[in-house]
Amino acid sequence: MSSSPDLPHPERSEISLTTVLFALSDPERLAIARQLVDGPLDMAECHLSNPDVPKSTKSHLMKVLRTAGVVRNEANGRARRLSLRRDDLDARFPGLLDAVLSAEDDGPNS
Amino acid sequence: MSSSPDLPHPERSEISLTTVLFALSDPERLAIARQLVDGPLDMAECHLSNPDVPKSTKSHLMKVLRTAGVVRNEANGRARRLSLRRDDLDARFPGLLDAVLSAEDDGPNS
DNA sequence: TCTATTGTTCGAACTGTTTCGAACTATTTA
DNA sequence: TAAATAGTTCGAAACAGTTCGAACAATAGA
Repeated sequence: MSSSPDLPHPERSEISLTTVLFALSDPERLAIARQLVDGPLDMAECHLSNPDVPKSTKSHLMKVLRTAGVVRNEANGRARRLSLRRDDLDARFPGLLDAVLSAEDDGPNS
Repeated sequence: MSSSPDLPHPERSEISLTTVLFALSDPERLAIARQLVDGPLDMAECHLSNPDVPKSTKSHLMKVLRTAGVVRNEANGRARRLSLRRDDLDARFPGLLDAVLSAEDDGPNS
C-alpha cells in the first residue's frame, strides 16, 4: 500500500527543444526512443547495443530521456513501463519526432 | 594568390543524425542556425545572445555546426560567409530542419 | 516473512565539451 | 610593404556528461 516510486516528469509546457535534441543526440538514447515507437515497453524489453552495460548505466540513459520529456517512466509491478511522449512532443514541436525517428540511418555513426 | 583557407566539411552522405542533433542542442548554436534561415550571412552579421564573447568562442560554436554538416563556412574576402546546408539536410533527414527551426520557442530554456 | 527480481540513486573516476587568451593566417586598404 | 581587419587554431583551465559498483527501495512469489 505504500507509495509507488513516481519519478519526476516535465509537463508538456516545460519541455525544452534543446534539451530534447540533446537527449536524442546520443545513438544509444536515440535507439531506445525508436524501440518505443510501436508502443510502450518494459525496461527489460528495451535493448541496448551492448547487452553487458550495467543496469545503473541503462537507468541513467532512461533518466536523460525522461527528464527531457521524451519518455514517460511509470511503475508497472516491479518493472518499469516506458513510453514515448508522442502527444506532448507532437504538440510542442510538430514534425520533430517523425523526422528524427523516420530518418533512415545515422550515417557513419550508426 | 595563395590558397584561401578552406575548412573541412562533411559530405552529404557523411552527415550523422546524432551529430546534427547535438550541434543544434545548444541554444546559442540553434540561434545561429535560425539566423541563417533567410540566407547566408557573414560571420560578423551572426549575433550571439551575449555580444561580449571572444571571437575564439564564436569560432568554436561555428566549428561545431560546420563539422556536423549544419552550416557551410566559406571564405569571402577577409570575412567568412556562413550558410545553412538546407539541401543536404533536407535530403538526408527530411522534415528535420523545418521542425527544428519552426519550433515556436525553446520552453524554459530560451 | 523471506528471498529474488527490477530498477533507482549516490559518489567517484573518467571522458568530453566549452571557454578563453595568445599566436597565427589570410585579405584588404593605405 | 606595412598596418588593420576577420577569423581560425592551439593549449590550458573549467565545466558538464558518462560510466560503474555499491547501497537502497519496492514488488512478487514461495
